[in-house]
Amino acid sequence: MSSTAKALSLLSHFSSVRPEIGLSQMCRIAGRDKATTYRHLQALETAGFIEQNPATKHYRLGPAVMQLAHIREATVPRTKGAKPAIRALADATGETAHVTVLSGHTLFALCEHESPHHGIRAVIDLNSFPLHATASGLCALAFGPADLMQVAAADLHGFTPHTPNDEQALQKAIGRIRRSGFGRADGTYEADVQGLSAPLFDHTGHFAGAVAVACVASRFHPDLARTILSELVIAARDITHNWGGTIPAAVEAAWSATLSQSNILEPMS
Amino acid sequence: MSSTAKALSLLSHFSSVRPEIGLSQMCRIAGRDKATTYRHLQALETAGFIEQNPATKHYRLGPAVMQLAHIREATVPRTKGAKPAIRALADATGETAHVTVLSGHTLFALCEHESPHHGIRAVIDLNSFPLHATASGLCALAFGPADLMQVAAADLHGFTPHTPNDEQALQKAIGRIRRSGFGRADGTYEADVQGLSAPLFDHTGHFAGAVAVACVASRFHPDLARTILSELVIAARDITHNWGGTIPAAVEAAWSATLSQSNILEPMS
DNA sequence: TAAAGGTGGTTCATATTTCGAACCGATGTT
DNA sequence: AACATCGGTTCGAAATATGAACCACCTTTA
Repeated sequence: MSSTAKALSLLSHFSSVRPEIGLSQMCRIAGRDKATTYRHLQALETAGFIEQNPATKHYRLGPAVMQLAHIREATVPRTKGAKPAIRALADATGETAHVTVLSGHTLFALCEHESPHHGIRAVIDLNSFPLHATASGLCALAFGPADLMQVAAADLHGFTPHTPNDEQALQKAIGRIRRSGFGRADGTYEADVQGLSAPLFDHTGHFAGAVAVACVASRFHPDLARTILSELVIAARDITHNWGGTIPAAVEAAWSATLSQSNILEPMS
Repeated sequence: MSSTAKALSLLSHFSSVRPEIGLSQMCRIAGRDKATTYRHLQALETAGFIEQNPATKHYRLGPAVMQLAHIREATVPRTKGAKPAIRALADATGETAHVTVLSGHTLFALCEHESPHHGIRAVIDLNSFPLHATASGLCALAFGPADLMQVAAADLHGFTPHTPNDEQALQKAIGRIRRSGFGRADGTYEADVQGLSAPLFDHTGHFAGAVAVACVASRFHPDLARTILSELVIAARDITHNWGGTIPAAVEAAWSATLSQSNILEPMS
């Protein structure tokens, strides 16, 4: 592991639920030596990626990331095209909606919208989505490049008792997703969360990401599932269109087949 | 210079006018060896900070910066509070407006808005603003922490024949800015651009950044200057308020004194 | 057609950089 | 006053970064 990679990995420990991290705390989180961590933080600070809260000496993300985000958005304008769709999706379903994008072999969170309908809701706080344990990740395996499977199989970390723990189970799940057109994660990442997802495609015609709804398990019933799936189709078409792509005919066919089922969850389990 | 710093500095070569950079091109720009540059780019890619355009193999900023930007904005919500104000500022003046934030000893661009009124307009494409040569930078020196002066004096790089090239000239300019309440850069960074700025303050009561207008020199006349300065005051009050701060009484007094002058540019030159 | 010059990517011995145990001084707690 | 924790620093050992030379491939030029 290069020292640059180690330094950059420190950034992934910041999140909206833990926006500021002190030196010692960061050492514990990252599991690394204090001197090393300190030097890495310094390098990140001089580059403007983090800054110190003058009052507490704790570190937080710096202004440089804002600039880079502007340039990224000007280069690959994806957030813009996805935001309205996931807002509508969250409103229509009453659950948290989010969009992920595939970059290389990693599925990153692009943007997220929490529905205000319920007090209890799923919170997306992931840096990269495990391919084998999330609805978006399974979607990527089902519709994305073939070599993702090797990457996923190399780390079948078990998050819950339901997480698929061998390649065979994973392949079976992926087969179901290819047939139904929708990804589903039935408590495989967090025990109390049901994930449903649909693939997104860009102008190259390839899989580019996924749109997903994370539903609190206690609210998950066939009626809500039907609503979520039909709204997912709308959102997926919308976002894919905004990204300059089109939904492959095979996926469209799978969607309408699934939605016409009387027991909508049957072809997905 | 740590290898992490070297790797991170590669990111600063991406901009909206040059969003994608190939390996060889990056070597030339950064002035570093190809193998080294390649490994740095790889480290950045695996961290999601850049990705390769599959068609051209050129590198561009990656999705990770979007996530970090979301978290940063959730942590220190400044862009949100500044955007409407600079839009209004750009509209009212017909020139390009931008906001900078101070982090440590560096002044970063936060956001920018180009007025569509004119075909020719200033384009802000800076990663960090030179303290001695820009209106925002001079504002930071005049109203920010005292130790900025040493940092600025250490590198009085001459961008144009007008750039202040010794500490004495710089001190004189800063004195004018403290008296007038406004920063001014008279072709000191780019020969054809006039910059006018006003300081911003946050909830700690300290200087936090600057709001500025970059005006194409050929359009710069006393009438426009007056418009820009009054609009700057409005924007600075607005943004400072949104950031939870207040304008110090001394600055407010300086502003009204300057705006009441018959020859408005006189106290600034 | 073949040589030249460009691209992105790789190798390996060299040596520069990073690493982490131990240490500081300050602050706060028991 | 003893103890714990904080952010930050030091120095020899050891791992890592480095860059000249090298591929394979592509386009342009002769």
